[in-house]
Amino acid sequence: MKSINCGLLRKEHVGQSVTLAGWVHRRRDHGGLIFFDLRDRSGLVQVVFSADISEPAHKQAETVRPEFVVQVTGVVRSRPQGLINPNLDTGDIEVEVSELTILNAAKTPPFAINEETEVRDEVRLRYRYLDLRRQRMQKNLLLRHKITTFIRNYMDANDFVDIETPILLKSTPEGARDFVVPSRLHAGKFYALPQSPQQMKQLLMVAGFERYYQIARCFRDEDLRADRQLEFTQLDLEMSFAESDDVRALIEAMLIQLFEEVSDMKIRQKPFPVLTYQEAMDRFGIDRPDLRFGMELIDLTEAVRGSKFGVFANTAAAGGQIKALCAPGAASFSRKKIDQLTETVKARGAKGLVWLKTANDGLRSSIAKFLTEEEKDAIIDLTGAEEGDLILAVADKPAVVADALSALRTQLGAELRLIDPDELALCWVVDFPLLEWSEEESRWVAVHHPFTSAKPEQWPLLETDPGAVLANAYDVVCNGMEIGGGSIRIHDAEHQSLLFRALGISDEEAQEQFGHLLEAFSYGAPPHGGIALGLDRLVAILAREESIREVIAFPKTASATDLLLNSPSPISERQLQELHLKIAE
RNA sequence: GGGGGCGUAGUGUAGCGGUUAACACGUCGGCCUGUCAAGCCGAAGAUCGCGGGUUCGAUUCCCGUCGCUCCCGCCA
Repeated sequence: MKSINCGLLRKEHVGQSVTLAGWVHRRRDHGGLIFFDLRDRSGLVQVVFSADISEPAHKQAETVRPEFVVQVTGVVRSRPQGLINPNLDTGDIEVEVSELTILNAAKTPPFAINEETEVRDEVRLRYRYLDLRRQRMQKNLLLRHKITTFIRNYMDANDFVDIETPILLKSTPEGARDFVVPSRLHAGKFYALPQSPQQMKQLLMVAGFERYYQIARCFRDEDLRADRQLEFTQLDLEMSFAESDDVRALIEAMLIQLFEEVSDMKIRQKPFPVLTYQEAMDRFGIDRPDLRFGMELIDLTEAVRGSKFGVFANTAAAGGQIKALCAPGAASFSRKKIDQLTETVKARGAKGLVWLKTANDGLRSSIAKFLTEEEKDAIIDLTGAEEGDLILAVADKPAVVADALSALRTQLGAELRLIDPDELALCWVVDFPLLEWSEEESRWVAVHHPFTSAKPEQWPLLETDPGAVLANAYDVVCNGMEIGGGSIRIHDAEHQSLLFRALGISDEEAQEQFGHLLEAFSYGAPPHGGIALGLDRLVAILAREESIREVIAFPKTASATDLLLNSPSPISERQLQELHLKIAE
């Protein structure tokens, strides 16, 4: 239906007769002369109608409106002198239309397709197919395509095999809430959608594929966020005979090459810095630090241990911490602004926020009268505060201090414009604890997942001090967002059983839930490990989008509905019956 | 489950205890042969999300509810 795409027309086509098809992006009707900007995926081109060229075409063009789908035939010609549009790739030429076919009329769309105006998310999602016509979403989804294509090529070049794993899987008690699918053929039984292909890919290692990857859809029935959807996509891969360094090197090289190929953003540091979990927590209070700016956390506990300020002294004595960060140039913050910051830390469980301002006449502070000169000097020395800076300190249990100050750091980083929006600051975080204590379940639970191996020398600790065992796991972090995580897995039944026991899973339960895996391990499972990268988050970062919804064609709302399809929706009584289901009141 | 923000013509916003509810873009009609965010003239278009309350009077204040959104919990 078309001989060439709109956006590809250039001077070299002048004199040729072409047939174009697309959407009317914009119409400028001058009476005797009518212009369309004709749009297809490749871009825009101006087409001209006048009675001098074709009276019927010109007459019909009067009836055309934006978003009509049309086909035009005409001759490409150079634009007259002075009428060249430098803002358009096709601005040197235009098409004189001799024939116009309206392939389909269009209602006036609920929002402008031809300009990048803000539109309520509600309306955008209700008419997602129109939203997707707009430049922003076209650009984002094409970027996503480029990224997945790059990844597939890279994986293929590195000898990885793309293998599909089931969507109808089995529910497991560990981890996130499963999406569950009732079985018609087996009354009262259910499949579960994969939270990740974790077990299947490990079985593929036992099966001898050595290098597997998949761009895999995963499902978790948890509440949504800007960076979390019910279903999401990850680059999932697994390697046999690989150590953690092998996986990390492969992924690091891939990410660097990918970023250089598809993005003009700059990588801040290569190779990526590697932080231990403990180091990340100490310096940033969080295991996914945003390394685009400094403002690290400073431990003041020893400096103020003997302070006359009761909160400091008591917190230190009780084994807590006093930590601070130094906000450059923020001494000018008003009382009201500091109150706002105080709200930030209180929302994270801190009881208050101590502030100290460095000025030319010395230190001003909410607690100035309690501090000795020695203590003041120590605080300034430790924080490296310079004139005009604002020091903010929190005293509490280490977990609260970390949480409060990391939130504060993130907020201040943005507000003080310490972040270069063109920068990609990546790092690896390693040496995570294998287990953490769950108060709710009063048992140890896996920090990563229950197939993660401890570091080899750490196994003996599992029985004596489970919380101290370090996992052979690694996360890759970009701009404060976790974009991937992986580990070296357990590959023998003994260690796997050991870990299940540590997790409070009885041998019987382990057999029932994971017997297939334990059995597989007894048939010659190679040492293996892998990683999963969150594709949606990765694309969002490179598209400079705040929410992964902007890089997903048909996302769900924050309340887990689809406004276009109107899902979820009830099913018929007949369907319920077939599935052996009854709706409880 | 909890907390915050938002909801006013098709879209984006303004407004505010008493308005003819304003502006821009869009839409519709007219004029127009060089525009490209075309221009000029004219017009239509809003039960101010929904329900209740306070009030002489509510789009405005209060309560509830629904929707969108951000965050906490949750997310191995």
